[in-house]
Amino acid sequence: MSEMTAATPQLLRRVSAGAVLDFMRASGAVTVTEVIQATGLTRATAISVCEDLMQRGWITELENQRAFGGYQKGRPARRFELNERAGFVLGMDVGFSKATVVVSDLRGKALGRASQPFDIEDISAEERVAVIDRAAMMALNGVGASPDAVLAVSAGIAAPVDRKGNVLASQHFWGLFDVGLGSALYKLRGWTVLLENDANLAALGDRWRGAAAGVDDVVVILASERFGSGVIEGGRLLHGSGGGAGELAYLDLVEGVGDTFGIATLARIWAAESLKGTAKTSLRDHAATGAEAEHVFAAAAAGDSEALKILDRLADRMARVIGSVATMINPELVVIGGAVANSAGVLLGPIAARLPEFTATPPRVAVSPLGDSIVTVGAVRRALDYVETNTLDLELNLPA
Amino acid sequence: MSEMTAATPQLLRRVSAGAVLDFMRASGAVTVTEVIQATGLTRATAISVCEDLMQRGWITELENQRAFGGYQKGRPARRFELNERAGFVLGMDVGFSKATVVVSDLRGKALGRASQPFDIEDISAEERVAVIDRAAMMALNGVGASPDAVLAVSAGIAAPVDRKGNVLASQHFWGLFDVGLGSALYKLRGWTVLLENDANLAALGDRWRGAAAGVDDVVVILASERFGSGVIEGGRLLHGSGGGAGELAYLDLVEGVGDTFGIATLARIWAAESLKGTAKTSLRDHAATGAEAEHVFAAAAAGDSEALKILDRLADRMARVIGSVATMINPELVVIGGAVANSAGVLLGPIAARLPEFTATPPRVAVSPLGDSIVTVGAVRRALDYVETNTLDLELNLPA
DNA sequence: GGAACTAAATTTAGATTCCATATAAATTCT
DNA sequence: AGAATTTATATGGAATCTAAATTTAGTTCC
Repeated sequence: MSEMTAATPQLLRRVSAGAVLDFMRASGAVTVTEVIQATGLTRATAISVCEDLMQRGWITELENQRAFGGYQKGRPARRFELNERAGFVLGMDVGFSKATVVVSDLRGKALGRASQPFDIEDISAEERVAVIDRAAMMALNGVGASPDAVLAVSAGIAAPVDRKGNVLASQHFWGLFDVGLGSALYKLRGWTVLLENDANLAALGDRWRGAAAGVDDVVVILASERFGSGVIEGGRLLHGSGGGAGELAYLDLVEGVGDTFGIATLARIWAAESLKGTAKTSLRDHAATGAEAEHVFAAAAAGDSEALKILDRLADRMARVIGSVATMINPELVVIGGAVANSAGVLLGPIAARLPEFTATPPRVAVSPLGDSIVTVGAVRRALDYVETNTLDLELNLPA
Repeated sequence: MSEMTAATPQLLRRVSAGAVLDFMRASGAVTVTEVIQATGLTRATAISVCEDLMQRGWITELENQRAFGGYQKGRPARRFELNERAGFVLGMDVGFSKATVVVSDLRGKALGRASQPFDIEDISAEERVAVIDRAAMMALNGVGASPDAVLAVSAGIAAPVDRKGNVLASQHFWGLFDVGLGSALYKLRGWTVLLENDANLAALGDRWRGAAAGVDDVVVILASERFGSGVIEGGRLLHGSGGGAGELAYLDLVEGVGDTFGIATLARIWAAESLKGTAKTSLRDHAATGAEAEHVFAAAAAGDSEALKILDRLADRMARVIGSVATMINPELVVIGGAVANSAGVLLGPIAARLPEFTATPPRVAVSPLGDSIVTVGAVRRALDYVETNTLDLELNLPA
């Protein structure tokens, strides 16, 4: 508290309004009496705050008040609820080959999405931003939302991003986003853009609507092509001094691991190895194009012994990875996320069985149900977090 | 903000008083005008808050007001300062073989200390608590402080302790502290006892008064006998779900490491190994009793080639340890702490030189100047943190 | 030693925000 | 229609803050 704002009487109103908003976010449509019970404010204050928030556009009053909750005696209560259409947020997943944008309302309901590929291999920063903007505008148009109504944008990229949103540009490609995306979209559309590492957003996403819902200490490992992880400790995302927290490159030195290849990559490699041998295996059906992870999992499910061997190796590898992370971080839960998570469920049992070999504090292990939308879900969450913590400082552009 | 306290007018006074206290903690003796400038309050409010805090005993008014700051025109300003003797805090380091207690004033100045050994090997919990209590009373008596004036106690132990202060009793010995120490000292003396892992306290201690002063992302490795670490990320101590964060047992699986032995232990082992050979080395002077780490460092300083080889191995090992931690956590700084830190300075250069082999984000590396008092310093800091965050809820037992 | 000056403390008035209580309104039940 | 019930509004009072005028304490200068 080095820089102190004076404790003006208005501070009280802020605290009260914040409490009412929090309650409404958690509870849907509520009566004034419910607000009173939840916040400890008196009726006069509660109504005054509600009227205030309504005037500013953040909440709306329901009309058919009696109809709502079934039968009720006495004077009908006024009902208020969060105006989920007070504005929108955008969640972006910016990958190497494409950008995906999700439009969400203020309750976190995904209203629409759009993807745009990056055609050329090494296009300029401006063109890249233009592609992302195009995807965003497509998504907004798809739901009939105006760009003016966008209250916050969060974008996930596969590079370290520090707490302040600075990209650590070790590679040329991502360096472009450092100054580019945020300022460009601000200039062009007036949007507040929050950059974040994709694995970190995955962690936020899975903790919001995935396997880690409500868990305060969780590590989410994006495990498809290369391992990367997002770490939430005590409900807070870790960044480290340069945004590198959750990096798993030390696995190069871990016995029985030796690289940071993900499940899909390893399955592909090991399937190819297996096909070099003479063992009889249904994986040969895919010999021409190369067997993918999904084929390996399918073959294993059908009892193919070569595929089962690969799954065994994958479980061992994952147990070592999770074990080392769990030792250092001691999460309650480790979530395997990314596109491969759907099929990775069969690995959970074998992984859990081996974990005690590699850590004294074995966490629960789960796969994320969010699939490859895990990053956009997290990006939406991040943008909503921004809006929720800054609600009383934001001005809404309401349609007159 | 799920459980909401009503925004009463008293909240304002709390905020104002907290701001004034924060300012005084940071600034020594201050005039009302300075308070006004720092907090943005008006003179009337500032004076009212000061009078309030003085009445409660937290601050005192200086007498010789003009004398203080040299020549000054106009009506002399009233000067207030933190009452550093409003109470005391205790910082404890409870090890296997002894307990050390430090008494500190509210400015963090260490006034006295006392140690007591645990004589017998497996004494009961009651006896152990009694020994700790005896050390505490000795330390208090030594500075003429009453037990009633102790506002908070923090104790570091070599076991995982979660965020809430619960000990994870994997071993019988530490299990005793789980229910024992806190409740016993509360019953006996009325003290609020905060249990914490010793490496975590070391991290707090070094960030307060050591090499990491002011650094927000730092890992402190206690490196003497066995590696253990405390992790501070974004200025906050990490615990993990069961207090196990910072545990380094995964090193068992790391190439070139393979165990969690600390610098002192390894120096001892490797010196013994060296003596089994026929190489000429000054370490033979200590062959009878066994060469200790200090002997190895001394011999190396004198140019002994066997000792230098050991230092080389130590540097390699430390670089691997620090590299893996730095990759996962990405701190700005890694501090080597504990009794061995004094001699470990010569390792810093070699470690830093090797670090880029083992991590893409090499941190600065330093040794802590706090030596083996690093845990008690951290314990004092932890207790002060408690007092500072709870100041306005604490009642002082002032000598009438 | 007293007048003028200066900086700080004190007093007074007014604004904001809250709570508590009493009164009024809207609805259902009898 | 009137009683019962629930909610809304109005009124009074308390706490806290700001702002501005006034008083106080000490310094400087003549």
